[in-house]
Amino acid sequence: MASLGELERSVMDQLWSTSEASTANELRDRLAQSDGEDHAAKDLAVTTVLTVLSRLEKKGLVERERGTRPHRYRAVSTREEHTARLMHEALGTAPDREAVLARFIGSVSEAEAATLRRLLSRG
Amino acid sequence: MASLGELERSVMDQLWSTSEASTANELRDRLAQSDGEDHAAKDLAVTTVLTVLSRLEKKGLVERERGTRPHRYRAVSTREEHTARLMHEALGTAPDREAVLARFIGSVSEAEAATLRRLLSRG
DNA sequence: GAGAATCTTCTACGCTCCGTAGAAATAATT
DNA sequence: AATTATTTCTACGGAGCGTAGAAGATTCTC
Repeated sequence: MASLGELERSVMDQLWSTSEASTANELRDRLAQSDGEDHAAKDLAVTTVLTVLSRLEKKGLVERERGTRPHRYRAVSTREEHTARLMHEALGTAPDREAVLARFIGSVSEAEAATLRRLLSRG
Repeated sequence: MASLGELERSVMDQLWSTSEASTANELRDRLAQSDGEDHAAKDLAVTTVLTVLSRLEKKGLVERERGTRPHRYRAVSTREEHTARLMHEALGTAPDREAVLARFIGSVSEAEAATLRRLLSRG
Protein backbone atom coordinates (compact mmCIF):
# COMPACT_ATOMS: atom_id res chain seq x y z
CA MET A 1 0.00 0.00 0.00
CA ALA A 2 2.75 2.45 0.78
CA SER A 3 5.60 2.19 -1.65
CA LEU A 4 8.49 4.57 -1.28
CA GLY A 5 10.55 6.60 -3.69
CA GLU A 6 14.29 6.71 -3.41
CA LEU A 7 14.51 9.92 -1.46
CA GLU A 8 11.62 8.97 0.74
CA ARG A 9 13.46 5.79 1.49
CA SER A 10 16.66 7.66 2.37
CA VAL A 11 14.76 9.89 4.73
CA MET A 12 13.13 6.93 6.41
CA ASP A 13 16.54 5.31 6.77
CA GLN A 14 17.77 8.38 8.56
CA LEU A 15 14.76 8.47 10.83
CA TRP A 16 15.12 4.81 11.61
CA SER A 17 18.75 5.15 12.54
CA THR A 18 18.08 7.66 15.31
CA SER A 19 15.85 7.15 18.27
CA GLU A 20 15.14 10.83 18.91
CA ALA A 21 12.94 12.88 16.67
CA SER A 22 14.81 15.00 14.15
CA THR A 23 14.30 18.37 12.53
CA ALA A 24 14.28 18.88 8.80
CA ASN A 25 17.60 20.65 9.01
CA GLU A 26 19.24 17.82 10.90
CA LEU A 27 17.94 15.40 8.33
CA ARG A 28 19.23 17.50 5.47
CA ASP A 29 22.66 17.52 7.06
CA ARG A 30 22.68 13.83 7.74
CA LEU A 31 21.57 13.08 4.21
CA ALA A 32 24.45 15.17 2.90
CA GLN A 33 26.85 13.36 5.24
CA SER A 34 25.72 9.82 4.51
CA ASP A 35 26.77 10.48 0.95
CA GLY A 36 29.84 8.32 1.14
CA GLU A 37 28.40 5.20 2.76
CA ASP A 38 25.42 4.74 0.53
CA HIS A 39 25.93 5.87 -3.02
CA ALA A 40 23.52 8.70 -2.52
CA ALA A 41 25.11 12.13 -3.11
CA LYS A 42 22.27 14.11 -1.58
CA ASP A 43 22.70 17.83 -1.17
CA LEU A 44 19.20 19.05 -0.79
CA ALA A 45 17.29 22.20 -0.05
CA VAL A 46 15.57 22.03 3.29
CA THR A 47 12.22 22.60 1.63
CA THR A 48 12.76 19.43 -0.31
CA VAL A 49 13.22 17.51 2.88
CA LEU A 50 10.12 19.13 4.31
CA THR A 51 8.06 18.19 1.29
CA VAL A 52 9.17 14.61 1.56
CA LEU A 53 8.46 14.57 5.27
CA SER A 54 4.94 15.84 4.64
CA ARG A 55 4.34 13.13 2.11
CA LEU A 56 5.65 10.50 4.47
CA GLU A 57 3.41 11.87 7.18
CA LYS A 58 0.45 11.60 4.87
CA LYS A 59 1.39 7.99 4.15
CA GLY A 60 1.36 7.32 7.85
CA LEU A 61 5.04 6.47 8.12
CA VAL A 62 6.13 9.60 9.95
CA GLU A 63 4.65 11.74 12.66
CA ARG A 64 5.74 15.15 13.80
CA GLU A 65 5.69 17.21 16.94
CA ARG A 66 3.99 20.42 16.02
CA GLY A 67 4.43 21.96 19.46
CA THR A 68 8.12 22.81 19.33
CA ARG A 69 9.05 25.29 16.74
CA PRO A 70 11.40 23.55 14.56
CA HIS A 71 9.02 20.64 14.18
CA ARG A 72 10.56 17.30 15.02
CA TYR A 73 9.88 14.20 12.99
CA ARG A 74 10.03 10.57 13.92
CA ALA A 75 9.20 7.28 12.27
CA VAL A 76 5.87 5.85 13.38
CA SER A 77 7.15 2.26 13.36
CA THR A 78 10.57 0.74 13.62
CA ARG A 79 12.21 -0.45 10.48
CA GLU A 80 11.61 -4.03 11.57
CA GLU A 81 7.92 -3.52 12.17
CA HIS A 82 7.58 -1.74 8.90
CA THR A 83 9.40 -4.43 6.96
CA ALA A 84 7.52 -7.24 8.68
CA ARG A 85 4.28 -5.50 7.77
CA LEU A 86 5.35 -5.28 4.15
CA MET A 87 6.05 -8.98 4.20
CA HIS A 88 2.61 -9.66 5.58
CA GLU A 89 1.06 -7.44 2.95
CA ALA A 90 2.80 -9.41 0.25
CA LEU A 91 1.76 -12.66 1.86
CA GLY A 92 -1.82 -11.45 2.02
CA THR A 93 -2.07 -10.94 -1.73
CA ALA A 94 -1.92 -14.65 -2.41
CA PRO A 95 -4.93 -16.89 -1.86
CA ASP A 96 -2.85 -19.83 -0.71
CA ARG A 97 -0.77 -18.32 2.02
CA GLU A 98 0.70 -21.59 3.18
CA ALA A 99 2.02 -22.36 -0.26
CA VAL A 100 3.75 -19.00 -0.25
CA LEU A 101 5.23 -19.69 3.13
CA ALA A 102 6.54 -23.00 1.86
CA ARG A 103 8.32 -21.22 -0.98
CA PHE A 104 9.53 -18.55 1.35
CA ILE A 105 11.04 -21.02 3.78
CA GLY A 106 12.60 -22.90 0.92
CA SER A 107 14.81 -20.00 0.03
CA VAL A 108 15.84 -18.82 3.43
CA SER A 109 19.43 -19.24 4.60
CA GLU A 110 20.27 -21.96 7.09
CA ALA A 111 21.09 -19.41 9.77
CA GLU A 112 17.75 -17.79 9.28
CA ALA A 113 15.99 -21.12 9.32
CA ALA A 114 17.60 -21.78 12.67
CA THR A 115 16.40 -18.42 13.94
CA LEU A 116 12.92 -19.20 12.79
CA ARG A 117 12.91 -22.57 14.47
CA ARG A 118 13.97 -20.96 17.70
CA LEU A 119 11.35 -18.22 17.42
CA LEU A 120 8.62 -20.68 16.66
CA SER A 121 9.43 -23.12 19.43
CA ARG A 122 8.92 -20.77 22.33
CA GLY A 123 5.32 -19.76 21.77
CA MET B 1 11.76 -3.94 -7.73
CA ALA B 2 8.73 -4.75 -9.83
CA SER B 3 5.66 -3.08 -8.45
CA LEU B 4 2.42 -3.57 -10.27
CA GLY B 5 -0.43 -1.28 -11.20
CA GLU B 6 -4.00 -2.32 -10.69
CA LEU B 7 -4.66 -3.56 -14.18
CA GLU B 8 -1.29 -5.24 -14.39
CA ARG B 9 -2.19 -7.03 -11.21
CA SER B 10 -5.54 -8.17 -12.61
CA VAL B 11 -3.86 -9.53 -15.70
CA MET B 12 -1.33 -11.42 -13.62
CA ASP B 13 -4.15 -12.84 -11.54
CA GLN B 14 -5.77 -14.15 -14.68
CA LEU B 15 -2.53 -15.64 -15.92
CA TRP B 16 -1.89 -17.26 -12.57
CA SER B 17 -5.28 -18.86 -12.46
CA THR B 18 -4.77 -20.80 -15.68
CA SER B 19 -2.02 -23.24 -16.37
CA GLU B 20 -2.10 -22.92 -20.16
CA ALA B 21 -0.84 -19.87 -21.94
CA SER B 22 -3.55 -17.40 -22.93
CA THR B 23 -4.10 -15.04 -25.81
CA ALA B 24 -4.82 -11.37 -25.35
CA ASN B 25 -8.39 -11.90 -26.45
CA GLU B 26 -8.99 -14.65 -23.96
CA LEU B 27 -7.59 -12.46 -21.26
CA ARG B 28 -9.79 -9.55 -22.27
CA ASP B 29 -12.83 -11.79 -22.05
CA ARG B 30 -11.87 -13.24 -18.73
CA LEU B 31 -11.21 -9.81 -17.32
CA ALA B 32 -14.67 -8.72 -18.42
CA GLN B 33 -16.16 -11.85 -16.86
CA SER B 34 -14.39 -11.67 -13.54
CA ASP B 35 -16.11 -8.34 -13.08
CA GLY B 36 -18.53 -9.63 -10.46
CA GLU B 37 -16.14 -11.50 -8.19
CA ASP B 38 -13.51 -8.86 -7.79
CA HIS B 39 -14.88 -5.35 -7.86
CA ALA B 40 -13.15 -4.68 -11.10
CA ALA B 41 -15.58 -3.73 -13.89
CA LYS B 42 -13.08 -4.19 -16.70
CA ASP B 43 -14.29 -3.89 -20.26
CA LEU B 44 -11.15 -3.23 -22.15
CA ALA B 45 -9.93 -2.85 -25.69
CA VAL B 46 -7.70 -5.69 -26.69
CA THR B 47 -4.89 -3.28 -27.44
CA THR B 48 -5.00 -2.22 -23.83
CA VAL B 49 -4.46 -5.79 -22.74
CA LEU B 50 -1.63 -6.13 -25.22
CA THR B 51 0.06 -3.01 -23.95
CA VAL B 52 -0.13 -4.28 -20.42
CA LEU B 53 1.19 -7.67 -21.45
CA SER B 54 4.16 -6.03 -23.16
CA ARG B 55 4.93 -4.08 -20.05
CA LEU B 56 4.68 -7.19 -17.92
CA GLU B 57 6.97 -8.98 -20.32
CA LYS B 58 9.48 -6.18 -20.03
CA LYS B 59 9.30 -6.50 -16.25
CA GLY B 60 10.09 -10.17 -16.58
CA LEU B 61 6.81 -11.40 -15.14
CA VAL B 62 5.36 -12.69 -18.38
CA GLU B 63 6.71 -14.50 -21.37
CA ARG B 64 5.05 -15.09 -24.71
CA GLU B 65 5.14 -17.63 -27.45
CA ARG B 66 5.87 -15.70 -30.57
CA GLY B 67 5.63 -18.73 -32.84
CA THR B 68 1.90 -19.24 -32.90
CA ARG B 69 -0.01 -16.45 -34.42
CA PRO B 70 -2.22 -15.24 -31.79
CA HIS B 71 0.69 -14.97 -29.37
CA ARG B 72 0.13 -16.82 -26.15
CA TYR B 73 1.18 -15.42 -22.82
CA ARG B 74 2.02 -17.11 -19.57
CA ALA B 75 3.34 -16.06 -16.20
CA VAL B 76 7.04 -16.70 -15.74
CA SER B 77 6.68 -17.73 -12.10
CA THR B 78 3.79 -19.05 -10.08
CA ARG B 79 1.98 -16.68 -7.85
CA GLU B 80 3.57 -18.36 -4.85
CA GLU B 81 7.09 -17.99 -6.17
CA HIS B 82 6.45 -14.42 -7.07
CA THR B 83 4.99 -13.58 -3.69
CA ALA B 84 7.74 -15.37 -1.82
CA ARG B 85 10.28 -13.41 -3.82
CA LEU B 86 8.58 -10.17 -2.89
CA MET B 87 8.77 -11.16 0.73
CA HIS B 88 12.47 -11.84 0.39
CA GLU B 89 12.96 -8.52 -1.29
CA ALA B 90 11.25 -6.75 1.59
CA LEU B 91 13.29 -8.75 4.08
CA GLY B 92 16.46 -7.80 2.26
CA THR B 93 15.91 -4.08 2.70
CA ALA B 94 16.48 -4.26 6.43
CA PRO B 95 19.97 -4.56 7.89
CA ASP B 96 18.87 -6.78 10.74
CA ARG B 97 17.02 -9.53 8.95
CA GLU B 98 16.60 -11.67 12.02
CA ALA B 99 14.87 -8.89 13.89
CA VAL B 100 12.46 -8.56 11.01
CA LEU B 101 11.82 -12.28 11.04
CA ALA B 102 11.09 -12.10 14.74
CA ARG B 103 8.46 -9.44 14.11
CA PHE B 104 7.12 -11.34 11.19
CA ILE B 105 6.69 -14.54 13.17
CA GLY B 106 5.13 -12.61 15.99
CA SER B 107 2.16 -11.65 13.86
CA VAL B 108 1.54 -14.86 12.04
CA SER B 109 -1.56 -16.91 12.77
CA GLU B 110 -1.27 -20.06 14.86
CA ALA B 111 -2.15 -22.23 11.88
CA GLU B 112 0.58 -20.61 9.85
CA ALA B 113 3.03 -20.96 12.69
CA ALA B 114 2.26 -24.67 12.72
CA THR B 115 2.85 -24.84 8.99
CA LEU B 116 6.14 -23.12 9.41
CA ARG B 117 7.25 -25.45 12.17
CA ARG B 118 6.43 -28.40 10.00
CA LEU B 119 8.26 -26.94 7.00
CA LEU B 120 11.29 -26.12 9.05
CA SER B 121 11.58 -29.43 10.79
CA ARG B 122 12.07 -31.58 7.73
CA GLY B 123 15.10 -29.86 6.27
C1' DG C 1 -3.23 -13.91 -54.86
C1' DA C 2 -6.22 -9.83 -53.78
C1' DG C 3 -9.18 -8.35 -50.44
C1' DA C 4 -10.94 -9.05 -45.82
C1' DA C 5 -10.35 -10.17 -41.22
C1' DT C 6 -7.31 -10.65 -37.44
C1' DC C 7 -3.50 -9.59 -34.76
C1' DT C 8 0.57 -6.76 -33.14
C1' DT C 9 3.24 -2.63 -32.72
C1' DC C 10 3.58 2.35 -32.43
C1' DT C 11 2.24 6.47 -30.70
C1' DA C 12 -0.09 9.21 -27.51
C1' DC C 13 -2.73 11.36 -23.88
C1' DG C 14 -4.16 12.19 -19.17
C1' DC C 15 -3.38 11.05 -14.41
C1' DT C 16 -0.77 10.24 -10.31
C1' DC C 17 3.54 9.88 -7.86
C1' DC C 18 8.11 11.54 -6.83
C1' DG C 19 12.30 14.59 -6.71
C1' DT C 20 13.12 19.04 -6.50
C1' DA C 21 12.83 23.69 -4.88
C1' DG C 22 11.36 28.80 -5.12
C1' DA C 23 7.76 32.11 -3.32
C1' DA C 24 4.81 33.24 0.01
C1' DA C 25 3.20 33.00 4.60
C1' DT C 26 4.03 32.46 9.42
C1' DA C 27 6.58 32.55 13.71
C1' DA C 28 10.70 33.66 16.48
C1' DT C 29 14.54 36.61 17.61
C1' DT C 30 16.91 40.79 18.27
C1' DA D 1 9.76 46.86 13.83
C1' DA D 2 13.06 44.54 11.19
C1' DT D 3 15.55 40.50 10.42
C1' DT D 4 15.95 35.71 10.50
C1' DA D 5 14.25 30.97 10.78
C1' DT D 6 10.64 27.84 9.69
C1' DT D 7 6.71 26.03 7.39
C1' DT D 8 3.30 25.85 3.73
C1' DC D 9 1.93 26.56 -1.03
C1' DT D 10 2.62 26.11 -5.65
C1' DA D 11 4.89 24.20 -9.45
C1' DC D 12 7.52 21.77 -12.81
C1' DG D 13 9.65 17.85 -15.17
C1' DG D 14 10.10 12.93 -15.49
C1' DA D 15 8.39 8.19 -14.93
C1' DG D 16 4.83 4.71 -14.53
C1' DC D 17 0.24 3.24 -15.58
C1' DG D 18 -4.52 2.89 -17.73
C1' DT D 19 -6.28 3.53 -21.81
C1' DA D 20 -6.83 3.00 -26.70
C1' DG D 21 -6.66 4.62 -31.77
C1' DA D 22 -3.75 4.43 -36.03
C1' DA D 23 -0.76 2.08 -38.60
C1' DG D 24 1.66 -1.98 -39.85
C1' DA D 25 1.97 -7.11 -40.33
C1' DT D 26 0.02 -11.65 -40.80
C1' DT D 27 -3.39 -14.95 -41.89
C1' DC D 28 -7.65 -16.47 -43.96
C1' DT D 29 -10.99 -16.80 -47.72
C1' DC D 30 -12.71 -16.85 -52.13
